[in-house]
Amino acid sequence: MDERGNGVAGDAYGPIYLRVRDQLASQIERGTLAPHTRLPSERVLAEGHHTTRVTARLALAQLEAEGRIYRSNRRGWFVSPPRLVYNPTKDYSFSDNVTAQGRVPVTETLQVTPTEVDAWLATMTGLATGDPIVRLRRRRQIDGRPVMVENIYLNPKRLPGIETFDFNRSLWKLLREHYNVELERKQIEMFPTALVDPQAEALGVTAGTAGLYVTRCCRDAQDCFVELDEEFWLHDTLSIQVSVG
Amino acid sequence: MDERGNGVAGDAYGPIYLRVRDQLASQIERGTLAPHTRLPSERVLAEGHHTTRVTARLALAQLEAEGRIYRSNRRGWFVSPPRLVYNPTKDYSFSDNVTAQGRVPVTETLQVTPTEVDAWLATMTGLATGDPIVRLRRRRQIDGRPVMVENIYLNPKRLPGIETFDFNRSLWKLLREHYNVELERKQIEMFPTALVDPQAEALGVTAGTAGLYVTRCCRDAQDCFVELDEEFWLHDTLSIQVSVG
DNA sequence: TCGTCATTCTGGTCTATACCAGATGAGCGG
DNA sequence: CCGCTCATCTGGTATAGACCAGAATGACGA
Repeated sequence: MDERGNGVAGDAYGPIYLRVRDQLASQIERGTLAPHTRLPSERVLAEGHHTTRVTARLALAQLEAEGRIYRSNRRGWFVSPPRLVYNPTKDYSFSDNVTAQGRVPVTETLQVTPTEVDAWLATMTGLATGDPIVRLRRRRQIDGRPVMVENIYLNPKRLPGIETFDFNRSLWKLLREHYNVELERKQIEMFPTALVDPQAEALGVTAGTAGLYVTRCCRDAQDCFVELDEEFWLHDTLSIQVSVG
Repeated sequence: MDERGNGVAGDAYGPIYLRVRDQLASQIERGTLAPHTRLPSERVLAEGHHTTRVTARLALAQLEAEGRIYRSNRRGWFVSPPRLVYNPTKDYSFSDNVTAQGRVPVTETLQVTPTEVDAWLATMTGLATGDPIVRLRRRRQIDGRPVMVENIYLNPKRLPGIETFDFNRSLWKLLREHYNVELERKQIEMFPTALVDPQAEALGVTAGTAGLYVTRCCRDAQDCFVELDEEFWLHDTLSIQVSVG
């Protein structure tokens, strides 16, 4: 607050960065700062609170961890939009789901590669090491912001000719309509983690940004492996919702 | 690396803090640093890499975000143990689950309070605002580390006398054995977020630590509200696994 | 009109240092 | 042997700068 010259925390309230955080948080809650609005720059925030950039960044990191704000490479900090509701047990289209929630989806296919089953894929899929498999890498956006990259592994034995299709549309519709696949068994795993090198770069965020890892292994009614999906989400973009019974 | 006197990143490798991160990460992966081992102090790490504490802390924050290390109040940084596998759709006992994975569980009841349904509870449970409800707050530990706090709201109409029981044992066993409740419908929601005030304090971590919020609303076969559960997990402690079909 | 370029703004990384507050452990007195 | 005190260690918070690299903008020239 003043030039005390020491590192003591602020007055009765506690640490300065928590005050900065709460001030911004209440502005976001009140709607003074609407989703996708740019926050004042770190330097302006610091000056406004008579403190330094380091402290301002602490406050911003807190809000980022809470999922209230996000950063865009070197452009600034922005208010996060509401989380996308997502049910990984259902096989509906990403685009339909996003659209139904009043948002604008974009899907980009980054890569389609025929490859071979490695040790990890073998344990996940039950296929043998060295078996052929098709790897598909896609990026998904909501309202123009990249929010997820995924690696999809498709079983070419079960899905002959799969590598020739247009992957910018719904994969599940393709499976159902072209291959008459009804996915029966799904094994889903997910946990929070940081996004590192290839994923962070694909999403245009710095390494270490908080993310949610979701993987899903799908089989048909005959228990034949169809598809394995690895999704890397920005942690603030989704709310997982599942119902049972 | 040397006294360049400027803020430029390290040589071909990239930022210094990423190198520190990777060095520690590989030690963890190789097992040189076993779970629950204390890392060298920030000051030692900084000196060892000819850099400052601020930079060392950047590296540590990265590893923390990845879930590889955790911090204990002012005691130091420690290597994270493997994640607990957890299936929120099943109603098994926390203790049984933890024990089955070779870990040691502890449950502490922090608070049992008869209270009233507020607006949020009303929308979640379907009860009316002002209805009586029993609030139970517990903390759970794995291997001596607090990893989760939860707020449980119990319907006293469906579970008469519930507030008199010992809540340090399995709640679900209690429901099944004493009240003959079979939980049928569950609505589960979860998303990553930061742990803030009451939860962070209960877990002994600093505000803003990454967490996973899980909520679960359970009803019996007659669709009568039984129990609402709000869980706040440290983000590095669990791996959610669900299977369908 | 359109592409180029320099300026300016942003966050990203970094140095060097300081004091605070809680945790720890050694040592001392009972 | 136990309990208390105190020095020491830890991370937590903070100051006050610095340069780098990418994004955005507006002026300028083709």
